[in-house]
Amino acid sequence: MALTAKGLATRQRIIEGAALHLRGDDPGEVTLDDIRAITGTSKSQIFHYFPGGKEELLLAVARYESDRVLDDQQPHLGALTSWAAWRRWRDAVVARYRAQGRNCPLGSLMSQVRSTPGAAEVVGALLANWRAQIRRGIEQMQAAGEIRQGLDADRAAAAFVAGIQGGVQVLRSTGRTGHLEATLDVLIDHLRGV
Amino acid sequence: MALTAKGLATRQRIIEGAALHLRGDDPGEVTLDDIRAITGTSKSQIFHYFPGGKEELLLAVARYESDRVLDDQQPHLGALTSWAAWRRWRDAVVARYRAQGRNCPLGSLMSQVRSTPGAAEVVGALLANWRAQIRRGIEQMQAAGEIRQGLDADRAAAAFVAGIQGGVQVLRSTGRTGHLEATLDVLIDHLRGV
DNA sequence: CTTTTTATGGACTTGACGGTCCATCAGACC
DNA sequence: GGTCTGATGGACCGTCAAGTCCATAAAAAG
Repeated sequence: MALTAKGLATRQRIIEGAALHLRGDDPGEVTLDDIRAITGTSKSQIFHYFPGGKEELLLAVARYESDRVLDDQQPHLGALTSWAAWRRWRDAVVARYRAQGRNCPLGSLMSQVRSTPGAAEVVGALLANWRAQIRRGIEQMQAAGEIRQGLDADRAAAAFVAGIQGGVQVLRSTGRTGHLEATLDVLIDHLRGV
Repeated sequence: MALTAKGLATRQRIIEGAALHLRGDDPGEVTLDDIRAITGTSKSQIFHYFPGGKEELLLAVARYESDRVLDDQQPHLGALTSWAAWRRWRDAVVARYRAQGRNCPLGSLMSQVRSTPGAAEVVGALLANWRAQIRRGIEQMQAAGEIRQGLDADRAAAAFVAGIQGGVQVLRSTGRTGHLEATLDVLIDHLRGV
């Protein structure tokens, strides 16, 4: 399948339109007709650009959203080199998810695509990358003498990732950011040895 | 609607059968026909006992599963009065979710029932209860002088709940318990002031 | 300019699933 | 034992959404 420039643009429009819809209030189950309506395309276009049908399309959207997750935490996440930077990152994460509210585009996506091979790969890559960046931040602080050497950076990074995931999940269920904030604060306190 | 003993038994059989199915490999979307087949009942029985249809039934199953969550952590969760007890609890949580593997009955349920009023109430009650029990454990350790007074017990309890949630979610996605264990260990270390 | 490939529109098919309806059976109550 | 209410079976219906198909327009290739 050779795509022309026009075709590529349409394909991208479909992905971004679907992503937009996923962010709206209560996307619930996404249907191809929803996407068709939003993006002003026809059924045949969807299947033209995503021969694998709905699953392939949703996976493409998941990859797109997955990139957004870490992008939205930059530049803070990439430069956790002082306590002030950690604080800014913490605030950025809370703000991002507070803005997202009860809707987690990636979460909705994953629940509709769960148990396909591609889904595990997308989320696995995201989690690994996330963890690696946090770990790097911890190691930098250790190198600077701000965090004691004995602390297991990789394990602590895993705890951050899990804590944020859980905090967001609680947020999705209850609408409150308290758990997310508590986790981040407790874990940062732990790093500081408080 | 007056239920006879027989009727009550059937109603319960439906709930437990549905719960059983949710634990199987890849339940995906649950359909009423699945439940009908598993429980050896007919459509009319389902609607007889759950006039609200699928939503009411799934909510009943969610309540049932919700009770299991904390039950499975007892008696450890209810008596976090020594570091050994914390360790046993930690192991029980990991074992429980490792056994559950990639399937989280309650998680599947919530994704099919999300955004109904009852769903928020079920999960909210579970989280609050969980948090309260952990908080109580921390306070008891503080009273015993094992944890410093300055630590915010409620906030730390919230971090535990979020961390476990997130760890389980990572487990569901990747099949690995590493994040869950890391979170629990880091948070317990934090309590110990290590 | 014509031919071949790609892009698009939209009707149609197929299957699944929630929910309804009515008929029949069984046990409680008088 | 007759009647009434609850328990059960299963056919049936309506809807909705994924996916197919063919026709046509537009653009690239020669």
